[in-house]
Amino acid sequence: MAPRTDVAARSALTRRRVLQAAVDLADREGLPALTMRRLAQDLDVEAMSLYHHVANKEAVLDGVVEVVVGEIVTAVAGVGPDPAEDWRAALRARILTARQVLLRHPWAPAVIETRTAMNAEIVGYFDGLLGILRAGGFSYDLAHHGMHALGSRALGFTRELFAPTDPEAGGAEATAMLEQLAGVYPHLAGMLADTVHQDDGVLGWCDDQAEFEFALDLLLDGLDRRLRAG
Amino acid sequence: MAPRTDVAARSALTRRRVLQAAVDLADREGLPALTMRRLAQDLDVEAMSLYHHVANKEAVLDGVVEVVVGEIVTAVAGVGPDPAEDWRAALRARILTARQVLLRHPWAPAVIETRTAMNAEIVGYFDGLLGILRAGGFSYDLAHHGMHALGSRALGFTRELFAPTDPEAGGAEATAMLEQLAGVYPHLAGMLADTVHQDDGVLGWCDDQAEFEFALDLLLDGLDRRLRAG
DNA sequence: ACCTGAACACCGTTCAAGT
DNA sequence: ACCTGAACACCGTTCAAGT
Repeated sequence: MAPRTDVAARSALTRRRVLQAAVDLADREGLPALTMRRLAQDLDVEAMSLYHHVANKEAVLDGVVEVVVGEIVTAVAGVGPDPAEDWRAALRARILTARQVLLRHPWAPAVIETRTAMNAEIVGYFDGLLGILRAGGFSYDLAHHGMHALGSRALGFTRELFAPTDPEAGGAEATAMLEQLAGVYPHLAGMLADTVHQDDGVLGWCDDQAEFEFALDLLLDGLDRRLRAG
Repeated sequence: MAPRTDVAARSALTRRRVLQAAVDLADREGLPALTMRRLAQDLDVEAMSLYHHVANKEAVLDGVVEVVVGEIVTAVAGVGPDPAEDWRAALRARILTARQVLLRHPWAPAVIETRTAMNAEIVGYFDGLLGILRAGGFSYDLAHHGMHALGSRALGFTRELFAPTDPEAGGAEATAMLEQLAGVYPHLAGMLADTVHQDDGVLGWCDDQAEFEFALDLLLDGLDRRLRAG
């Protein structure tokens, strides 16, 4: 009898609960931990039970993207000024808000980039961005180019080619290493010598938020010029 | 005796041969086919033999990136004008050349983005780009921002959030679908109605090369303006 | 030094069986 | 209708054994 109560206590499995558990698991332990068996374990259920609510693992990955982008869509609702007044500020505010959501799900960009099928939430998000540009006076053609130019940055992320700077890591070692390699990488070594703030002993020169905003503003400036050029 | 000759005929396994076989395999059959067992099979060897030349699968992935970026570094050598004369054209030529190389290895961007360790070839490539900006008069600080802004585009790729347009696919169906969804995605539907060249019946509006160049030029324009602004 | 075969600890997924 | 256990066809990798 006791076990029966437990079973009743853990409310019925649904697609929604499976996907939310998947997002929580990835948040907590990273993407490699997101396996069907591990996910089932978190839900106090056998792995095979999941298949009654999702078709397969691909569907789980589609689903977690849906959940995360859904969070973004909720977060950006009502953010920023009226796009008819200032499309640039409206677009900028939305994108920076999206970025804040994705910072809570650092594994999500990697998953989003593996999705090939159209995702309703993503399409909806982009439809909203397109609406901002249209309200700002963009032709469909220029707006289309603009969306491509923003690319994944429109959702608030950039996949950096070098590992993010760890503020805890001793920058002194990295500095020493790169200075050793000044013969091989002269320009990088020079940049490092020029811009590292050695006073606090860390590589204080890669502020991800600042770099994201710099690149975003570069693109928004460019689009603004193209818009004015007619 | 005959088998002995065969063994001698297939030249000794080396790290280089393993990595080249891995690149060829991914080119031919895609990334999922690149498993240690399958790779060994292509080399007429047992899977475990590979571990005498590479530490593990991560090392294979590091290695294939090394090979592909090595191809890029070779391809861009001497391409474009003297950067001291025209940094913009020099940078543009290199990046478009890099893109041509990556088009031959469509699986490579996905692997590159999973690498966390610094890769000597990638660092070398970026050192070269940095040299172009320096020759063009950029401060280290602005050049650094510029590299971040270009991001993976500097290596010639952009990860598109929607599947690439298949020119063979019937655009009519997709059009019909999106027009059905005009109520849900009004701006996308409007864009589609406006820009699709329905005369040839395909979605002729996503020219990847043209979109890549549009975005690249937007960024180069922006950097040029920042440079002139001092 | 280099290669091998068997084995281990995982995967995603199928299927027939339970309730 | 929903959940389960055993099983299958894969993975990457360890290890002791071959040559």
